[in-house]
Amino acid sequence: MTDALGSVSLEDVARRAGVSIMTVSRAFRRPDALSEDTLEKVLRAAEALGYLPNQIASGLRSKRSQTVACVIPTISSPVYANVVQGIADAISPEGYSLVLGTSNYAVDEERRVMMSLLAYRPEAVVLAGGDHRPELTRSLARLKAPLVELWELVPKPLDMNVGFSNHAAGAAIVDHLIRMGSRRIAFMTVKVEHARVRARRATYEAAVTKVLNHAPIVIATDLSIEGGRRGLRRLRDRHPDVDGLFCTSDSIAVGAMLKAMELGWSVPDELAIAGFGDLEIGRHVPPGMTTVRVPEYRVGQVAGEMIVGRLLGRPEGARTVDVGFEVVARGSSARAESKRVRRR
Amino acid sequence: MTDALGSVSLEDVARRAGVSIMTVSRAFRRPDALSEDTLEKVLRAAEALGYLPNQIASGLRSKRSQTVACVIPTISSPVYANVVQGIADAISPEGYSLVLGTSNYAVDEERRVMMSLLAYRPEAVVLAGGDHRPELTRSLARLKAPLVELWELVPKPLDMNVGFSNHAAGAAIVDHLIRMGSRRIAFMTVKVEHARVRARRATYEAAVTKVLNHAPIVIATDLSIEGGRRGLRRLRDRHPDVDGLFCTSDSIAVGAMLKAMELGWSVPDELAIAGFGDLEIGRHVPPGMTTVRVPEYRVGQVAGEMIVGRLLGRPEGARTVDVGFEVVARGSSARAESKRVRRR
DNA sequence: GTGAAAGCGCTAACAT
DNA sequence: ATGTTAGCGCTTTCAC
Repeated sequence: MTDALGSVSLEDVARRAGVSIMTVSRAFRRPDALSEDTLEKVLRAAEALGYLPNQIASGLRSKRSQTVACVIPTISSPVYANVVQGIADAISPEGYSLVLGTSNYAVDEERRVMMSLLAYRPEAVVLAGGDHRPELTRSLARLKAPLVELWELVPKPLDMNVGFSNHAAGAAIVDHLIRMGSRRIAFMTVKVEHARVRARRATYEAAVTKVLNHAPIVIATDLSIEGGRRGLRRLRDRHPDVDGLFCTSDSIAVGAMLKAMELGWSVPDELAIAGFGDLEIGRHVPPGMTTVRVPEYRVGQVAGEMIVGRLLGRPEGARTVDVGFEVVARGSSARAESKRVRRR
Repeated sequence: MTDALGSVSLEDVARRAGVSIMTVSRAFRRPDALSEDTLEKVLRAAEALGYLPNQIASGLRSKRSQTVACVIPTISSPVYANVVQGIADAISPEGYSLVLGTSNYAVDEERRVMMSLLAYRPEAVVLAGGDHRPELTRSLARLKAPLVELWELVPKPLDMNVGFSNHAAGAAIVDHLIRMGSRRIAFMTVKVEHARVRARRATYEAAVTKVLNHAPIVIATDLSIEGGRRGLRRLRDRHPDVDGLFCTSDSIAVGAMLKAMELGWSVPDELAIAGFGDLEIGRHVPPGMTTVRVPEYRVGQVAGEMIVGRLLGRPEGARTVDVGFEVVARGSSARAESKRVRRR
């Protein structure tokens, strides 16, 4: 009978085609190893019965699950959404499917979720960042599957690593603001900082301390436009003397720009602003928002390619890939005479 | 040896604990069926060996893969990202994992991707919308797994259905614009319309034709802020006499509002604007954007609950759930004297 | 080019 | 409360 989809097995097809089940198995995996006649017979029978290969049985016997497990902080962020799309597009042509989990930026949750995905015996594993629970790291080390840590470049990768340097990006932005005339720069960040954000902040602190000779000015707020607005309000109240602002996310920066406009704090003449992430809206908030662009999709794509390369035994390239980033200079940080005049 | 993670089997644990493999199996699945002593022994042995259950073997034998397959148009849209999060959060407490695929809004791709996911024998299936390839529908029908079509309410669900009515939402917005004084309303949409958008458009066309007595005015553009700007430019050129605009997406609506401002087309006094989706930025574009809010996360959550309920054999509730929507009225459609004056 | 036998790691069904 | 037997659907290995 051919009632439930899953009930048609190789054996059913074999019987109908009048061949052994091995022949049917080969018909799907190495069709050129069969005579044309047999192949056609088998394919016809499979078609007629609505045969669908059972990857579970195949995976058990061959120990090849054809899956890649990936745990990211959240799917509700364009950043990771694009990264995931990149991975999926790179591995799916080779027949691999992506099994996804989210950690909500918590290393404990990351461990929990990844451990449960490991029960499906993925052939490769993808993680975000370089901050993981030691128990997880140990399990991952025992499993000899290819492993990619992505998004940021980490000091000591467990295996492969793709991303960009948050330190370099932070330094580039602060440097840009200084070159555009800022002499007192604040940093607006999220309340709970993860490793990525901490790196940008550390670089900011080092730069302002050493180059501009002023103590770091850090405002923590919520990761949203509204958060940016509230943050700017506080900045205006407490540090009306700053003339530059680096926000750790574009959402926050957009809110800051809108609020500055409302308060009559002129951007970029009195306050230069830069964000991070290149959301589309940044281009459209007058006078255009300066930001850092990271090739998100490319990060995922490279990760996928590295994995597939390793799995298919292709000669190995670099284990660490720096995809770089780009400072996109727009109106919000344009060189302003007034700032320089005030300071000198 | 305990080298590769996957190499530790029930048998290894059983040997070490001095029990049969069935006892080890039970220790994980029905711990209360064992004596405390045995349970402890087994758990200790498993811990020592770093045992990790093999869901592939378990799935093959028990025919329960503990996975739910889901194919959505794209992950790069906050809408589906939130929906997916809702599904995942609802099924994961019951031990189910989500296997995800994307169709890029193409029914052919949807079929291809879902077919390949079916090889993993998911216990339930989630699809977006009600528009699918007949071949897929047939395969899905043979498989007796619970199936949810989500996001929009469809006329003839294959099985279960969660979402909202695009017709009702479209009607509500047009009605709102009319009540706020608009008498000539245009519709701005994406170039390639899928079923959801077509429903909103059809409702718009019916409403303006019957209630306002004017021919539909439809502008197609790209799904982006920039697309909205270009669309509004065209609208201004070709139909300067409209006094209301319904955009099929918030991105587009934001672009339209910004461009209107630039052109000196006053919102809402001369032109009322409404979007769809309730992106955060809409709240912050002066004078605030009217939009439709759909409980995205809730859609996914309900879908997940329906699936889990069916899988666990819980008494069945409704097969179709309308989560509704909400017209969020903001400044962009506030009642404007000038419009009414001009028209009367 | 094709087939037979064995077994992947687990659980259902039946003992005891 | 615990063990034994059989077998899920496929692929590996070896034979012809």
